[in-house]
Parts: sequence; structure tokens; C-alpha cells
Amino acid sequence: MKGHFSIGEAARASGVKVPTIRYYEEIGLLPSPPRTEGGRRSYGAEDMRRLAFIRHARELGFEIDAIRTLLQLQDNPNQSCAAADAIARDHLVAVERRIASLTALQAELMRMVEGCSHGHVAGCRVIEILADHGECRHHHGPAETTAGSAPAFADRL
Amino acid sequence: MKGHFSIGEAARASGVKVPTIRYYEEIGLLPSPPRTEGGRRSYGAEDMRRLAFIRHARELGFEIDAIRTLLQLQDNPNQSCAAADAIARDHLVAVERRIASLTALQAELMRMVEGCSHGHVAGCRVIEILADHGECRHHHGPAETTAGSAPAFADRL
DNA sequence: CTAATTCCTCTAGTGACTAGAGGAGCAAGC
DNA sequence: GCTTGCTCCTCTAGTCACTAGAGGAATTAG
Repeated sequence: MKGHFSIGEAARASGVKVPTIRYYEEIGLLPSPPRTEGGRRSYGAEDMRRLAFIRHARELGFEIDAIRTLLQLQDNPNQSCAAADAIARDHLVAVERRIASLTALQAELMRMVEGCSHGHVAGCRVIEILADHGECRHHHGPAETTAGSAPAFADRL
Repeated sequence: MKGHFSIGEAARASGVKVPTIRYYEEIGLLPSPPRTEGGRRSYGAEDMRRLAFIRHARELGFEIDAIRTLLQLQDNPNQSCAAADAIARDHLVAVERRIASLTALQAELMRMVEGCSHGHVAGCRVIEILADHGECRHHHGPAETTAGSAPAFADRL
């Protein structure tokens, strides 16, 4: 095993792009590595492990802040793992909600494209469904979100 | 039917927040409405319809640029609706891909939280799975994405 | 007439990067 | 030694679709 890796090697090994690695350093997710004489970053095996951890967690959709917490937990393994469990559980719930609402969305989009007559825009089902909100089972509007202003758009569920 | 609505009324009716409406105007998605003597925006019925259209399309996860195209199509209904159909179809494909990958993710997260021994971090399955990338069925790494650098993180699928 | 609410413009911030400018280090070949 | 080409450095600014807040003006209710 080598003891030092350039940022490019780290990028190739982890699948995280070079500027992203620098970005992770900037926001304090990855420690600033020592530099070579010429001023280049030199990563050790521990850094490589950390980077793989981050990459995997990001791949699973964990937010940077969650990863920060997870990394802290990993750093002192004597703590209770309840926090890690809670983070993963919360994320699972979020993912399940996202799946549910994307599935509803999928149904509506399928109705759209199936109903499309492939003629002209006047009478196009895609446009019509978007224009007539009453036709779909989505619900929103005044006096429904109590006060807190819930955006509830599809891409953040 | 009223012929003029304040931005607040438009917001309540459409479910789009006031600053967001102004933002839509700024980026040219919504036309700049006439103003009252005091300089306030005054929306007509057509604006209200357009806003509802936008809101619904956003709710379905269409991007602003796609909505722009869709609105242009709606504005001259003599065109072929092939473009609208293509946009909806593309979006459907994207949604289906997203569902598939979120479902895989869900399975992995379930493995994580089910395997958690609720003890200490040393031996916590959540942390372990994140650290040992080999354990999961996700795949990445060098020499797999040919050249174009595909990020492939979960939240953009 | 006052107080509360709504509205205005403007700037800056969010998350998680990505893109590009402009320059310097470094290895290999000639 | 010199050039070529790659990788690396820092820095700024841009992405998307908003959101937050300052500071002030207009409208509305009582």
C-alpha cells in the first residue's frame, strides 16, 4: 500500500471529482492534507477511506450535514450508535415518501402521454392536464397548509 | 369573476408564494403585469391561469425550461403537440429511473437500519456499510463511466 | 389618524457542486 | 537543457429554483 496519493489518484480511486474533493476540504468534511514541496495535496490511506465513506454516503443520498455527523460518530466508536441509526432511519423515511410521490407522479405522466392524440396542441392531453388542475388527484391551495408554507413540489419530496 | 388580482391574491389562489411569483416574472416565465397607480402588480384572469399551469407543472417536477416550452406551445395551439408529448415522455422516463434507483436505495437503507445492533458505533451496521463499499450492489469507480464524468449520485437521478 | 398589513425593490444566501481563467510543478522524450 | 503535455494550484463566478431579509411605501381597517 502506498502512503501518499495525489488528488487525481484520490479522485480516480474514490470516484469523487477533483474539484469536489477540494470543495469537501473547503467545507471541512475532509481534513486538509499535508502538501508536497511543490504545494500539492498528498493524501494518506486514512483520507482515502474517509473519501470512500463520503462518496458512498452521498451516493445513498445523505446530505453533507448528515455525513458530517456520521463521520464524527465513526471517529469515536465508543459512542452509542443511536444517532447513526436515527440518521439512517430518517433518511429511509424520506426516501420512502419520495418513492410514493414519484409513483403518483408517474401515474399522472402516463395518463398524459397515453392520452395524447399526437395531433395539434389544441386538444393535447398533456397541455390540458397541466392547465386544468382539477383533473388530477394532486391537492393544494389555500387553507390546506396551515401556516408554515409548505412548498411540496415534486422534486424535494 | 374579478379582472384584477393583487400578487397576494394570486399567491393564495395558485399556491405559489409571493416572492416566487416575482421571480417567475423576473425570469420571463410570467409576463410583467400592469401596475396600479401605487405601483402594485395587478394580475388578470389569464395571468392566473398561467400561474396555475406553472404551479401544476412544477408540482409534477417539470423544469422551468420545459415549462417555458410548454407555455409557448399553449400560446399557439395550431402547432403539433409532438413537442409537448416528447417533454412529458422524457420526464416520465426520468421519473421512472428515479423510482428505480430510489427503490434500490430503500433496500440498502433497510438493510442498514435492520442490521443495527443499537449498541455502540464500533460494530454499527450503518457505519460499516457506509465504510465498506464492497458490501453493497452499487457500482462505480474508474474505467466505468467512459469519459464524460457521470456523477450518478442518488439525488439527481 | 393610527396601526396593521401588504406591497415594493434590492441584495445576498441556500446546497452541492461545476466551469473557467491564469499560472506553476513535474515527468518523459529529444 | 528544452519542450511538450499533463496534472496541479488558487480564485472567481455560475448553476437551479428559489428563500430570507433589509428598508421603505402604499393601502386598508378601525
